[in-house]
Amino acid sequence: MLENSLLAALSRSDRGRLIAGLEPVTLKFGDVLYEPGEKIRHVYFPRNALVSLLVLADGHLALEVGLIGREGMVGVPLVLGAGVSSVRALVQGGGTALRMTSARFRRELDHGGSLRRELNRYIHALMAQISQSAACNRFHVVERRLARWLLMTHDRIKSDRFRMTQEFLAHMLGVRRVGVTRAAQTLQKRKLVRYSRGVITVLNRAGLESAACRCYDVVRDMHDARQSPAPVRAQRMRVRG
Amino acid sequence: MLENSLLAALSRSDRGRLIAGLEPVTLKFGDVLYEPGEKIRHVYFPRNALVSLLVLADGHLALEVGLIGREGMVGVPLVLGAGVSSVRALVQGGGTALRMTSARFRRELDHGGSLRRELNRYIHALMAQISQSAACNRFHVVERRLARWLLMTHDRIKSDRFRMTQEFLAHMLGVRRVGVTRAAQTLQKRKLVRYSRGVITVLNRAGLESAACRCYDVVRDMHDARQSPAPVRAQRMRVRG
DNA sequence: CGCGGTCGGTGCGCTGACGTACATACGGCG
DNA sequence: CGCCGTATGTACGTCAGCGCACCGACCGCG
Repeated sequence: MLENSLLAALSRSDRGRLIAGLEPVTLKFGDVLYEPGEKIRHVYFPRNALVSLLVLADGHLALEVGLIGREGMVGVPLVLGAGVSSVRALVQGGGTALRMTSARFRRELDHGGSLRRELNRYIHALMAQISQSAACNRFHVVERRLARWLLMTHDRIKSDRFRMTQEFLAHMLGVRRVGVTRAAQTLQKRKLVRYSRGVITVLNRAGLESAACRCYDVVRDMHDARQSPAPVRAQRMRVRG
Repeated sequence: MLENSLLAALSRSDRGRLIAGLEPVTLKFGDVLYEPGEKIRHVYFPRNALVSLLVLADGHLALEVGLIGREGMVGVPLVLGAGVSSVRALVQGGGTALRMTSARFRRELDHGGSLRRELNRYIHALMAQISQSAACNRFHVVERRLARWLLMTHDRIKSDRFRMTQEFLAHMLGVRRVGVTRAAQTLQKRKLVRYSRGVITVLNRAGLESAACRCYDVVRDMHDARQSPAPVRAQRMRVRG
């Protein structure tokens, strides 16, 4: 149950009530949980599953703006009183999650308590993540963005290996597949990762961190800060490289 | 008082209580309301003022992710239980606003009622705006993005004329000043705008709309939908050319 | 009225990414 | 084992935007 850190952060009693309405499900690679403009049927608390939020553009282009794993929840619009998603939610790493129907979730929210408080803090971190991604996509070259993406995924998955074709990655990063090929080659030559036919292995985590832009640190620090209510230092939004 | 549409949407009694704690202030072009990582002292409800949310990158680069005028509020993190902004809030169009101290605002939020509900819906629209901006900055050429930005500003200001140098615009769009020069020239040649030494005049609003990317429509529709609780159509997130 | 600062315009070489098309490599299935 | 589909690699011309440097135009102030 508590692999999900949002659930883990709830008070005992709030968590108990919430869990009563949660149903375990298996999410498969490629499943679409939400489509822009469509009604949200369930909210999801990923355990080891991984979900991408994608903005669709010009009919065929896509860009990932959010990445959600065990640290978060899929279905933020419901918390904000909207019944509809403005982005596509795509399962990017298969695994398990806990889900609840929208109707019940709304009722749980109305009980107040720690649920709403924790979710709000999570939304704040998610907004910072989306904002940072916007700048990152504008200013940083594909190779660094790829490294950042691999790190973020690695953080949210148990294993060093995960399934991920370059074609798929191209959609996440909003570039051509060939662009991913180039960037991935460089990372592989530097022995930071190994990949073959849709499986990527992280070989050198520290090296990958230095290959990524500082956006990675910014977003990670945000989520860390959420979990431990220590005061945040000033000037965290630097974005080098 | 009610030039601000968030305030206008509150119930009579909620609005009355809130207004008792609001203080009118004049915001000047170039004022910085929040700096990343710094504590938020006040929240602001713009009347005719205009505020940009900027992500800072690599020390000297900046990118606008949000634009807030009479339709919104500056200080969203407080609503989400965070005391710190993750972006810079910069006054981009001078004017008046109503403000409240953070401490008092938190207390007002605890009263529940229509305030929290309206703010949540606004945050949802703002998140969609930020997400859309991310894709827009990734995929669309400067000229269309400039047109979009001018339209969004025009929507939030009474007048067809506003103060705005190309240097400043370059920071908003995250490009070089020269890039703005080029794009602005094209728009001027097409008689859509006129500009000179820091003053821009919108000449042909409809023409400007066709010069902008469809991200403009997407974001406008989001905010429209918030104000009137009509059901939102599917497939709004298209982003053409 | 002339000086200085701000604002806008031009030129040039460079590069990261694009679109497209085609070429290899791997692996599972019959 | 050989075939086929999926995944990855290579090639080539094009282009938007970059960094840099400098020019010109306008405005206000002394």
